[in-house]
Amino acid sequence: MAKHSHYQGFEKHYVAIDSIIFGFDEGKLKLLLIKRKFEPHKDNYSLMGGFVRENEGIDDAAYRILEDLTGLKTIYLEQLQTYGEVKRDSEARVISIAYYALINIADYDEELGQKHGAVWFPIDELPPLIFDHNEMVSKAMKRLKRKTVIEPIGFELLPEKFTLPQLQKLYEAIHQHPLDKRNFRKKILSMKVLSMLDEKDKSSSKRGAFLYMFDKEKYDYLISNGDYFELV
Amino acid sequence: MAKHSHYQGFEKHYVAIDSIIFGFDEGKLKLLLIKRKFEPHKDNYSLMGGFVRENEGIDDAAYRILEDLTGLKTIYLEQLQTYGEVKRDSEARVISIAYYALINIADYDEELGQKHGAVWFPIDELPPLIFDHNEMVSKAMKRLKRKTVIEPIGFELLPEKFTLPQLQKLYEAIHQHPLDKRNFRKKILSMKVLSMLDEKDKSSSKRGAFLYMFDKEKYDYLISNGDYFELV
DNA sequence: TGAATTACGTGTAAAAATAACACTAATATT
DNA sequence: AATATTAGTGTTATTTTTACACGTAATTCA
Repeated sequence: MAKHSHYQGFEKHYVAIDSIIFGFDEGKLKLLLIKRKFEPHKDNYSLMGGFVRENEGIDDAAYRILEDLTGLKTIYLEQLQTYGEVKRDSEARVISIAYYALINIADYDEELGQKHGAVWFPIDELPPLIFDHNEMVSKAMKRLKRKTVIEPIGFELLPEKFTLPQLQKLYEAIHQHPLDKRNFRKKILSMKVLSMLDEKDKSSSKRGAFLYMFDKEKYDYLISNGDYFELV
Repeated sequence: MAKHSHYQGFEKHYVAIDSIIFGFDEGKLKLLLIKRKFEPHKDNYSLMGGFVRENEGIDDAAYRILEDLTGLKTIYLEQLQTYGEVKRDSEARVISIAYYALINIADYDEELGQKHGAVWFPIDELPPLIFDHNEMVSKAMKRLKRKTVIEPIGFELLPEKFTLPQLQKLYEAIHQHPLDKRNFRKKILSMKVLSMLDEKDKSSSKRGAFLYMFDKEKYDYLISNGDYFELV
């Protein structure tokens, strides 16, 4: 029971985290889903989730749960929205805080994932998910689309070094429509947060494409100067 | 204790709602704050809040709490963000879901508010608030600014019938900088969601300004046609 | 070895959106 | 009748966005 009178008489609740985990592979935007090994809804797919513990902040809980599944400690992770309909979980009253994560599939711990029954699904071939998880996914997609328009985000889905054609394919996958090559380059380079390496990637063409890196310092500098990238 | 084995062993938490309540009055954007009548932080100001009950969805809880304070049942209310640092509340571990509301000050129940110690503060003259409430407010401001750029939102802060000069003052208060009258009118009218009445408001000029109403049907129609106002 | 293939990289012009800007109109007050 | 006050209106310049086509580099295959 609560030590403090002001809080007495109020009910407590299970609070869970559910994570929408985005990856990018084979030119497709993908989600990491879990095949449930227990009832209810055994063998159906769900988002990766877990409960918030007593001495754990909600962001910490989200990172912990993500690391359990992917082995990754440093990940782009952002809170999305909280879902709290009384009957949203058929078993008990659970309030769930949804987060979305962007990870580089190459860094993901395949073995660890398999232990949890994790499978990557292309975003346009998702199975039905339990509870309100499909709703969460669709909200996460909207958020990702919007953010990538205003902010140079999404590099987290690619390897550290990437080519502009790769980056363009990523943006096309996120927005689900093709972009003009020249306009895309112009715009992304005008943001001045990419630095070109004198190194080429030849895996997808004979000529090879120059590799770039996201320049976090420059980005932080521009942010701190205020005149850039306001958001949420 | 939980009836279902899958949930056992996990801790439950207090879950609260905190509301950032916006109003617009005397050409200024304002917030409704509460002077606390109990410890801790007695006599300091805070957002209006309350706990989520066992058989109550979180949106329902937010509406209930708002009605308690303002007497208003139909209000623009939207979830903002959940705050869950372990020590954010100095008394106990409380996870708080922040909502923001837009209300028409004229409809607000003054007497009910006073019973709760509620006071309107201009947004640029806020007192320090308890816990992380200032952070919540600043997030709500950013959200409101962004939303009003893309969506024709904010009419909830005005009376049902309003003039374009009034609406412009509201937008200027939200964005905290002046707007060009002609450009503002052009843009807002081009959205085609306002209908002009053949009635004038003469309270602020001799000539009088035409009254307009937000045309929800037209708005919903445009939304349903897809080609408008994508968001979040 | 040179011809063919394949994806990479580049500039300009048209169209659309945004920003800047100043006067007349209506009416109450004196 | 003159004055004072806020409402209402159009055009031009600037910026941003969109549309669009060909030469280049390097490999592979005759």
